[in-house]
Amino acid sequence: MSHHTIDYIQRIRDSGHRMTHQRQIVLDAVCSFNRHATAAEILKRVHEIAPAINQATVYRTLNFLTEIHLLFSGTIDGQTIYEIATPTPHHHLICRKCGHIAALPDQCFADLIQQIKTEYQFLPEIDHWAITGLCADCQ
Amino acid sequence: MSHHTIDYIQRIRDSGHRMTHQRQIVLDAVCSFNRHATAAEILKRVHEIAPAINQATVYRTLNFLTEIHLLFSGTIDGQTIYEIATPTPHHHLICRKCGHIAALPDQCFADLIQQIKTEYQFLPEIDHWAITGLCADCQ
DNA sequence: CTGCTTGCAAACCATTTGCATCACT
DNA sequence: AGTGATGCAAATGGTTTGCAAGCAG
Repeated sequence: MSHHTIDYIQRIRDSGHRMTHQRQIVLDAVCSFNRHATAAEILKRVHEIAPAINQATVYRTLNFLTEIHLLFSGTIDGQTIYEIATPTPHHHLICRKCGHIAALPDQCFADLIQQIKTEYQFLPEIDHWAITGLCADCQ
Repeated sequence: MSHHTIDYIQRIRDSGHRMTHQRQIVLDAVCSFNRHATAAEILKRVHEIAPAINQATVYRTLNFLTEIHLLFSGTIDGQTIYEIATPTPHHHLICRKCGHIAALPDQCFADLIQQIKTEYQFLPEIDHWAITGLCADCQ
């Protein structure tokens, strides 16, 4: 498990909400992927761990955890994905053949962002991008 | 209308399919936006033009036109969007406040793509990106 | 105790599908 | 005339919601 339980409990309480078994298990499930995961994947993982948790609760919890910024939520190929929020944004290179995922540091976008700012007077908000393509092994 | 009807009829016939009123109207509707549009937006526009066209037909037609590459289809914020396919890819800057959309030439990504290729041995396929943020007027 | 959370089941809503009919080539 | 396309209505599937019961603080 890649998160420190106590921090998250505090974050939830500080936001004026309660810590519950269900929220703990959903958090554990999200972290267990060590990558972003779709709602369906998380739902499946949760049910493997605790079949009694209702699916409505999982959806509600994912929305809730995203609202208080414990999770980051984005969109890839029409699917909503979730992952543990990190202090600095990072992005992903996803191989469309083998599914391999690599991280891409935020800094790679610095020049592009600068160009968009100066040439287009547009302030881009690039929080989490997934770039699909072919990894080294699959080209 | 930004497309030349005759070309599209030929493209549809060449692909071994038939040209119909419905397909013409869906194409017109997609073009009428002069930008990408969601299935829901296109459906609404089609029904303004020709209320008799069934929604199943619109969905089927959008999928069909995408399959024969007359339309480009992508994903923005969990919604499938469509637009007329263009020979060279282009991208969009979308203001999250006023909704204004500006085009971003493919060439802006050249350096980023090069860096990803050389540093990560990853071959990105950047077909159509929507970058959200704030336009000059809304900052 | 208080009211936030959950489980349950039903509702929702965009999209898809089966089938009979229609109409393009 | 033949078969691909359409209209219709029902099915589908992921997600959301209303409500009563449960439990954290």
